[in-house]
Amino acid sequence: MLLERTEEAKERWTLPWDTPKAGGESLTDSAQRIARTAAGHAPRWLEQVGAFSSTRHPSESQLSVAFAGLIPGGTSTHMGGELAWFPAAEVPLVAPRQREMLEQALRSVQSLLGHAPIAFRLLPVTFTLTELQQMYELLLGKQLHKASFRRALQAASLVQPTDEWRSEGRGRPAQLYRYSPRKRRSVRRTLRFDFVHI
Amino acid sequence: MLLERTEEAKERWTLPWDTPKAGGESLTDSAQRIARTAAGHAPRWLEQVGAFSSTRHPSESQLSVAFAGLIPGGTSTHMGGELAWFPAAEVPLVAPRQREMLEQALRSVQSLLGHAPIAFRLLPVTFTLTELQQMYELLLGKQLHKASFRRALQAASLVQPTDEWRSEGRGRPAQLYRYSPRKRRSVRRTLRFDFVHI
DNA sequence: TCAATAGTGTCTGTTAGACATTATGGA
DNA sequence: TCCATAATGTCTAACAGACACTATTGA
Repeated sequence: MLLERTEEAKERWTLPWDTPKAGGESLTDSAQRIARTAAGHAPRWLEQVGAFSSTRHPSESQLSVAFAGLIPGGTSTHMGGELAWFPAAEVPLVAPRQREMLEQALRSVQSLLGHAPIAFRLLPVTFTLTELQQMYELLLGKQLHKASFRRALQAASLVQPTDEWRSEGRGRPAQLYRYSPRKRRSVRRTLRFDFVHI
Repeated sequence: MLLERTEEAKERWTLPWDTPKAGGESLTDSAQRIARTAAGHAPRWLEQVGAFSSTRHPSESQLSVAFAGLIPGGTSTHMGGELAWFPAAEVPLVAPRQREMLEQALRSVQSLLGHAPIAFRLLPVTFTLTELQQMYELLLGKQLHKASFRRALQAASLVQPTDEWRSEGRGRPAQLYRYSPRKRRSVRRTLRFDFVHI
């Protein structure tokens, strides 16, 4: 997660933020601009997380609209002392409202991951199935079962093999695939009762 | 869905809306107040849908934060000519941004339905399993399989039978149940690839 | 040959949907 | 008695996870 040092106390961090430009800049355009400025690149995926307000407002603004933007690893630019990437599990102390935004952003991305080609946007055009699985594991924060992952991928007809292979050090080379969805959404069975009791 | 007639053209409809009160009223508090005013009762469930902005702004405001509030059927108050409930499938023409809010509100409620006791909040303390299933079907807009519904409910340990039965016209009386969750969330298996291709 | 990784086949337990059957009241 | 609805048992297909096995490369 990309944070920047606060102006006041250099030991505290905040989310990159800004107010919309005058002249009716849309929320999405603002978020695009903020992401490009902070990360040095346009995000490969951008989605709104929600609007946040509370009595305590760290900046002078009453209302914050949070966006989650995703950028492939290794795309990092210079990263002066002002900006730094943190693993989701090691985010330093930020204001409570921002902490909430970060948590909800992660949940939002994770719940969309099964319904939108987020992971594919973060990979090169061709990739190995192991790379794809590792991307899902990184975003979900948990290990996945290899055979099940590939079976589900197969059933969804999301990727097509190319005729290229890639040798990665020791073992057998992996075939390269490209994102090439074929089927429309299958019949979604199942109503789950999977409650967080409130 | 609860709409009210516009001031200008009495044939057009809008979502009930307002701006937050001065003095730092939170978004949720504003939404509560708007819902109570429009529907005559506090909503049994209220959740934020998201923030919406676009170049075209029907009112003078640049930014709208939409909330979905749920109220049991038959709770309707007087309903003068200013306000009216519409089935989700028969919502009249509203401004494009509001149409988007309504659609996203419905999707938001439906996707939360499996993870939060929304349906139970809309039912009396005791209810029959058929009533519960019909509530789910109403909110999801589709029929559910009776045996599977009950099996899943059983597995989730969400309801407890009471010693009361209710005779509803012709057939065998139905046992009454109450919401009384026991288990915490089970192991969620499965990563689905269920894409809307973008 | 060995180590390491890719890729696949098989088995098993779980579950969703279809279908049928029993249970129990009112007309 | 007949009909309508509740409630449940059984069967089957789909599927997830575990495990093992084969395949193919570099060291």
